[in-house]
Amino acid sequence: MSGPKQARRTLILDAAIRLLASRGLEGVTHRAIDEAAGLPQGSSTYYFPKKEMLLVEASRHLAALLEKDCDELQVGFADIAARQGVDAAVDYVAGEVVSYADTARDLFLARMELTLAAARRPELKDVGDLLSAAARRPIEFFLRLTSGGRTDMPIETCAGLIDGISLMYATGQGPKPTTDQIAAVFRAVL
Amino acid sequence: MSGPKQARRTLILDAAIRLLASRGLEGVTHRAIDEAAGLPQGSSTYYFPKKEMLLVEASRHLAALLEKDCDELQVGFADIAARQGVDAAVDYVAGEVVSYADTARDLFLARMELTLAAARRPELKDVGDLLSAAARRPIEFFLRLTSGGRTDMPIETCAGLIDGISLMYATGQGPKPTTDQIAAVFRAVL
DNA sequence: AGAATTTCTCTACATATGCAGAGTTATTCA
DNA sequence: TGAATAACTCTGCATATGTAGAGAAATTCT
Repeated sequence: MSGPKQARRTLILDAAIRLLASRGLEGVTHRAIDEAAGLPQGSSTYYFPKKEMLLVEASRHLAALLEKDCDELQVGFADIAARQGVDAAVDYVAGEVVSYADTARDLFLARMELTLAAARRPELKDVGDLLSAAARRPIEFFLRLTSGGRTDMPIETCAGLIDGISLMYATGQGPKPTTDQIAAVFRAVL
Repeated sequence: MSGPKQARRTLILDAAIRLLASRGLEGVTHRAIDEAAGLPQGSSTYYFPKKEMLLVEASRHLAALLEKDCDELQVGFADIAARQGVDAAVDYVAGEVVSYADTARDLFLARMELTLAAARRPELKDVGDLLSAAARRPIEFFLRLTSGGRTDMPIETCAGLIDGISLMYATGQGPKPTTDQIAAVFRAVL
């Protein structure tokens, strides 16, 4: 499932995600993607003849990228929890959440765009759920290890808290949250 | 500042906000607004010859609507705080936050659309700030009365928390939060 | 090598959009 | 009442977009 063909496909989907972040859903057009990907006009149309496909596949691609990042976070978390205890690991995750809004701003904004779009377009519902699940997974892992599932705050609500803070910062509507503040929120919901 | 002219203008801006919620920024076109407002084609173009104007004015209109709702919330909060104490008032606000996602779903989703758009379009930056400020105002009031400003959680972060939970629910990515859960978040950040 | 097939690239076209401006109706004012 | 002005409404046009399909280039196969 790789090779030059797959590489090209990936170039296109990466460009789509970048465009989602930089110009929003309305900025995602076949032509704009071709240009952003540095490919001849018609390339994205060839790989994804219908725009709906393009958005669905871009969502899946984004979910895969998120899962990769999330897996790394989980590993780091488990590692620190084992060595330095859960408290230190909570601080670690809080720090990661803070820096994630900077290092993966495009991924985050693209996900927000797609989440909003999925709320009103039935054909995107499934991939919207997929994206949410991907973003939720490390939090689930995190909560299980820290509270043993004893919290009565649903996992989705915890994910919402984090997304909300990230959105506030990513859209420039508030200051960068500190590690302490995020950690305080975590400890509050546990 | 009212009369039939103003009424028509308001019809148009209301329709724009409805479209923002139901079809996103890409669904907001002069023609779609005319139809949604039940006015002849060309009406929205007449009142807002440039699309940028349309979005700016729709944002201002939305901010005004939000401020109206927020004022009512503040009054209710202050009232309950005076009669039944701060704790009861916190519960009241939590309940209002929960129900707001249902009763004012369009206003909320429209604000999310505009906030995301404002993050990438400089000409919308100012109205984006306006919207954030409108959403923040009751929280500021709320925090001042409950914690006396003693919390070190910035007001913007608190607003982010609430928006995140609302977004999760409004986009169907999670269950409706309960009053208790919201109240727990409030008490946690105080 | 040469044919066959796949992989792409380019052009074309129907539709939708922002916007301008002409034409029309309603309102104001003398 | 009748002209002047304001408030619309409608048509048209340049541009952008999704998508189809022709054609070119690369690859595979014999």
